[in-house]
Amino acid sequence: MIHETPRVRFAPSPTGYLHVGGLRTALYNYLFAKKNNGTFILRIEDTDRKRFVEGAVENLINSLQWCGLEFDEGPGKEGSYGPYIQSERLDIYKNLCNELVSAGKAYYCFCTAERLDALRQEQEQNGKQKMYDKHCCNLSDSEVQANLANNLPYVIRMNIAPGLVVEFDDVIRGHISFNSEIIDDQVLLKSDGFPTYHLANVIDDHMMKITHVIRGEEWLPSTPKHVLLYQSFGWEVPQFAHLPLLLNPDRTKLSKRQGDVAVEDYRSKGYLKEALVNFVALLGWTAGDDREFYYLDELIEAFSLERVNKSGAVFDLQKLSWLNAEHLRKKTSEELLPFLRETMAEKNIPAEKFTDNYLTHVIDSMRERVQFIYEIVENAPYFFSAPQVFDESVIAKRWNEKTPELMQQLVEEFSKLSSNEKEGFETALKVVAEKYTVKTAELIHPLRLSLSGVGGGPGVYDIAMILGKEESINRIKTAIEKIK
RNA sequence: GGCGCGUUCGUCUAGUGGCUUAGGACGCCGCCCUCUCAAGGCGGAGACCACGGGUUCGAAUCCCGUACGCGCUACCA
Repeated sequence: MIHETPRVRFAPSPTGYLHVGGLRTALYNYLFAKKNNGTFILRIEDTDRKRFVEGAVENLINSLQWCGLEFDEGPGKEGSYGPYIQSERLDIYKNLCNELVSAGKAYYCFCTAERLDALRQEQEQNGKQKMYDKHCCNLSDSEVQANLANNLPYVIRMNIAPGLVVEFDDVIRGHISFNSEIIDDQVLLKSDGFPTYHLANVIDDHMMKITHVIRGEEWLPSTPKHVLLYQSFGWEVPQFAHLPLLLNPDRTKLSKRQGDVAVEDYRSKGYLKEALVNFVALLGWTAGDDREFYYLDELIEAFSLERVNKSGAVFDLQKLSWLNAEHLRKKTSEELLPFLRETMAEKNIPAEKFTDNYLTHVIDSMRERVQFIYEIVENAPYFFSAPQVFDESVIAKRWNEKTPELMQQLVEEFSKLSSNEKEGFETALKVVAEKYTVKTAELIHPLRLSLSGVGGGPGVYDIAMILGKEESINRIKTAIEKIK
């Protein structure tokens, strides 16, 4: 068993979208599987009918695939251990649970919600541990049969023996032990016939031959129940690895209230999947060196569970943005083009007016100056339409009484150009500078202002080249008229 | 309340008993480069390694306690 290839699973409940914390759990499972020639399985834990959300599974799978995390087995990709949706496995849970009852490891419980509430209230008042009192565990066979015959609603509970010490080794946290005294007789099968998470996850992990259970830290306290369950069934206990939590800036568990948590939110805000995956991988894991930039295949190569941290990590948007910029710069303008077109459409910029060639040049000139593609449209609107206003502070600083004449001369020189070569604009400008014995800066800044309306941005010759001779000349003329 | 897990710059982290006057990255500040804005380069501020006891010649690193934080404590997952 030690040398068999690992089988791991990402087992979300379909609540409607993929949470970034879920993404990280999925990613670590994926990385671990791929690193070790293992199998990555997607299993849907939809045993809570009250939480059913239409389209949630499709959504989850879409987000996962967008991130590049392809699963080997799962819904729509049946392997030998399906179905992979728990609501389709109800008989399995019920049968196995009955075996537990027969073996005395579990029992029928007919307690009403009212009795349970009263019990908890009483225990709370007396300052005692809130636990089920095994009331129904003491029912005789005939009593149970009679209740069943009368169709009384029931659940099946785990029968946990007191005085045990439950121990296991967590790959990330080491040896952990619990006293069974404080482990409740957990409900295994609900009155609606559905299993609880605890039952379903143990049965499925065993039947799907899961070797490593890699999941969030919130499961750590219920792990002893799972260990006991494996033992009751007589099954081998898998390896556990409990991941640290992702946190809000105030160090509470990452939540909707304090920002975006869905992968699709980040996608629609213009983050590249490469950046999101890279960033999330680094929240709680490092290879141990100083490297921060990774592609997915490089993460696979470098990953190991043993190097996962124990403590929670704050989700830092600033660093995510930086990584986004890093990944942006590594992409070719051709790869970035669809993203630009997409944001142009969102901002109602007529696509047909701009050729791919034109936009590719725009991207080349702006890529070093933005963290997101949409910032090209926001920070350099002058590539999409002529400036309507000219920055007053730049006028004050760069535009003086002799500027109009100089600009007029530039128009003359530009007119002589036979192509839109960048060098042509540069030499033309230098001709004017020499003729009037002024520094090129005295032409460059007013020229930039004329072309863009602002004081910053790509090199002026680049802007002129991209806009072209005609458009540049028109803009200079307009500026001469408008700027007083 | 009980149980469990955690605690190194604001944030992500390196560090597994001497190499550490605690290293890197994001962010912040300054300088350089420069037609501007970025990018890039260089430098700076920023952590008495939660606190208190041990163990040891020597501890961020091992042990114990305390504090704080978080998680769990459902017929939710």
